[in-house]
Amino acid sequence: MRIVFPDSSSKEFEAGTTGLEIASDISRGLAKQALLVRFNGRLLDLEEPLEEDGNLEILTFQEDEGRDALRHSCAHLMAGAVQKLFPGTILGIGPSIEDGFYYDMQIPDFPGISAFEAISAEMERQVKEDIPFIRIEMDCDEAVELFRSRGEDYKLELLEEIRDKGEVISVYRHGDFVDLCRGPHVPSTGYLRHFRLLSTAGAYWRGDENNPMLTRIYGTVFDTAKHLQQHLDMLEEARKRDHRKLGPELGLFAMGGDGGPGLAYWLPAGTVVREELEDLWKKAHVKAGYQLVRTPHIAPVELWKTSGHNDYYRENMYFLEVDKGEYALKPMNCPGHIIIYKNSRRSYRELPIRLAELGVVYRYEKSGVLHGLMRVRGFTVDDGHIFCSEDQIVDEIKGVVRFALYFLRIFDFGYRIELSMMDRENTGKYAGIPDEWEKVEAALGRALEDMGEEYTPVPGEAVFYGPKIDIKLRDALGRYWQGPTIQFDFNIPQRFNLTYVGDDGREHRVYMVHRALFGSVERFIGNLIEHYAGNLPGWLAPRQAVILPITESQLGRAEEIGRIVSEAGLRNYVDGRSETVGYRIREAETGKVPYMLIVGEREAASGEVSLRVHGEGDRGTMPLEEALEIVMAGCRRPELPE
RNA sequence: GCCGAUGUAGCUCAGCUGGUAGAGCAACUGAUUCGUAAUCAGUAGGUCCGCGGUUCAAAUCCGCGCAUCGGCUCCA
Repeated sequence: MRIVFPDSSSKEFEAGTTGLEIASDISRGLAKQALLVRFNGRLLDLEEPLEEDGNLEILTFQEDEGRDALRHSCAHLMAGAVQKLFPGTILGIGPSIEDGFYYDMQIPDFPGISAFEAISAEMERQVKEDIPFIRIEMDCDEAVELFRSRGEDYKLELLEEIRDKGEVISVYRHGDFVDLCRGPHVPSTGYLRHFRLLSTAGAYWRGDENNPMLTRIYGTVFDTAKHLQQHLDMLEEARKRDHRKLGPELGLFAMGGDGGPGLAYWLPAGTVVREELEDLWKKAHVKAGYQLVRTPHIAPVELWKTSGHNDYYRENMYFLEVDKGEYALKPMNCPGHIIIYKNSRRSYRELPIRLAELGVVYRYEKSGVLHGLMRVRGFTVDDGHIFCSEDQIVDEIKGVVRFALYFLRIFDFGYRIELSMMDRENTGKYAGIPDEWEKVEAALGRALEDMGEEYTPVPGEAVFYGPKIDIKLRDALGRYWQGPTIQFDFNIPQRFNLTYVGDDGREHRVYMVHRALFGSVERFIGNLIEHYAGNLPGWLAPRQAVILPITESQLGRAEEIGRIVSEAGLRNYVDGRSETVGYRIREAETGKVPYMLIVGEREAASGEVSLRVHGEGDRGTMPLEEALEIVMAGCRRPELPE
């Protein structure tokens, strides 16, 4: 048979040769790295005999498929170890995931993470034994028989669903362990040397709250000890950057305790950060043609009935009684902005109308989902609503995308754009008419294409009221976060009968776009803290410079410098405590103050300072003006857009 | 809300099988006047998350709450 390789070279092999043998034929190194193959588009085990001509790709840990196979195999290894140590364990599912794998199991008397040591030891033993993973194909009835005899009720449930598809059933066995599995797998447990069990959690069978909860064990596995270590280091780095630790440590905000769960209290230093950020936001919005507005925190429940929130968002809302009438705390800003839109009769000449507000909203979130600043019960949406006519849509969308990217660039975030569209199979659940959707989805796509931005269309991901563009931001550790979102709304303009008078003198339905660039100011600051590991850019730093007299004799000069620095518009303080210079420098470093101006006897006499930059170290002695230039440049506020 | 873990001084943590709470850092006071990431000494600081129970005796054992963390679910 003739085998064609990805570089389109080809070679003749005897029929029945396996992928592994072919890899060995190419090079020893490749044979060692090979985990599985793609043959004529199908993923196969390395030891599967190839019987016909075809295109062959040998996959290693470098490829997604290789990582998946390794991780999925390790999930089997782990589940096998658990079943051995905890007889009576029933298997759920155990897929590979980004960065690792998990397995959901019903484990009798599972003691929690204290069992990790024993499970790992058993896994290691099986790695040493180098037990082969064996693929066995059978028909559905045989498989049912097999799993029934093993008491694997969940597998039986899965089999009933596969049955209809009429596919060949495959199971994989290693030692005593058997699992229903499409494969492919790596050849043997010996490939799984570099694993680590990470955490355990509860997970509902098939993700359904009404089903029993299984024990999920997370782990990861890599091809080399080095890669495993790098990953563990990355997790450690993420842990160190955790905004829930850094935020309170740097005096930015306080949460929990008497303040109530899911509510952030901004300390003076954190408030400086917010004010700077919000100040830039406001100025940039005014420049981008938005009008700033303000709306109250509570509104009569009738408003929420009109908007529909009272029906479909009720379980997330807080209600209160006012003069025997019912009010609700606002979970969103849009109805408020609509009241402003409707305050006067709108003409096509006014459009587009762009309203923006840093609006504080309150949403009831289940206690288990709260997470630092990322998921809270009260937060500030940097909300904006654009009211426009149909022919303005593309330009408006472009404007918002450009505006969103302006903010991401300021903070050196990477990004990825997703376009969420309706599910064409199920148009009934959406507001508006399918034709309008098509039109707007096309307009959103066109706007992105015109701008030269790549995006991933995600059919079926749209919310019921309209298609949307989501920009995920990528931080310094390569993690993705919810970023700017631009959502079309076919529903609300209709509910509130939002119109404008066209040049034909008739009323037209206005198009409406919701957009948020930070999403939530709180969450965005949480992202910034983790992205910068707490070392915020100079313009956001709560304390931009500290002036350190070496001894008490320079205290007067230090205070004089402090005044000069303040006049230059920089936030600074003098640390003249009777501690050693080393101590005070250390404190400024750990407090992440970007600049230190040190003045000793020599500098005081010559009008100089010694400049030290956070994270960089001593920059030497220089005239005060020169140092001030450097500090001012490092603390300069970003340019406004355009 | 659900599963699991955790909760001791402002922070990080010790406290063995029940016998009545400790360290380092921080804070405060004093001394020290110092040249680029921790000067020395002293003082003070605790409802051992809360409530209830078992016990002669509970930080420790049991129950119920609460909060936090890891997930699940949810996410207009």
